[in-house]
Amino acid sequence: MTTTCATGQHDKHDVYAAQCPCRDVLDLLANKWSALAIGALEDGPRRFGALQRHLEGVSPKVLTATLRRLEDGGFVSRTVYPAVPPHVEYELTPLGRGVARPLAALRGWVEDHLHEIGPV
Amino acid sequence: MTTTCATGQHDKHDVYAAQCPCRDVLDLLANKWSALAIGALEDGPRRFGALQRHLEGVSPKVLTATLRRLEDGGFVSRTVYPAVPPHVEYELTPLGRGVARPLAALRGWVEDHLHEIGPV
DNA sequence: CTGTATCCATTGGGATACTG
DNA sequence: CAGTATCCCAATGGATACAG
Repeated sequence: MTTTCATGQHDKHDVYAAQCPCRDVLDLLANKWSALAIGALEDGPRRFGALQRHLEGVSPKVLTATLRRLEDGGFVSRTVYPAVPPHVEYELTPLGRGVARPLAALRGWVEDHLHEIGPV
Repeated sequence: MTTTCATGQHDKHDVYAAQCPCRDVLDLLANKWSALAIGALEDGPRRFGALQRHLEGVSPKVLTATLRRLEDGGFVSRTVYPAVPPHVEYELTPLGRGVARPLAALRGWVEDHLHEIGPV
């Protein structure tokens, strides 16, 4: 069965194809907050509050939305520890650890070359 | 002069710092259209129309805005060849070729692992 | 051919306030 | 603590149409 990029499965995928689902994935990952959130989880599980502090300036609403989308994509897992006060931990899945590398490379490149970059 | 991340210059930069200018740079690059546009220029200069066709589905307005921001950041150069009809070529600068690598890695990762990723 | 010019819909995202 | 609930705005982005 020669599946197309649009229908997904095992063919070649192409981010340049308008209807390829990988477009949506790229859109999810190639995003400031996602890139930062995934990076913040590289060293192990973190709680919501810790993430919010680490991603300076992110509002709870936006952080929640970001984490939910990453969870839906299978990049992040969310674990609730029944306790009071509530205790929730976010952690990278194996998939998340996989994509963390190219994202770390991108973040690193930006930090390393900022001095060569004009005012954006 | 011990410059801070906010004022830029030669200190350590941190994408996790709210006021660090590299946040804006990350925002510019960690973006679907930017990532695609830079990738489309990896193999050499391209004209506006060629880019528009290659980045399936992008409107001229959005493509122009994307290219302008990349030009401002110093990632892309824009060359006008005086002729009729107009002839304009976009090309990666050395800086653009530098960032093209982490971006290509990200695009490649998405294409390679799409089958493991849940519906986004 | 290479863009602007418009118009418009969506929404990402910021600020707070508040609740289980 | 970990969000949700609102409110609201600026901006992204899509679709055409049109101009130099």
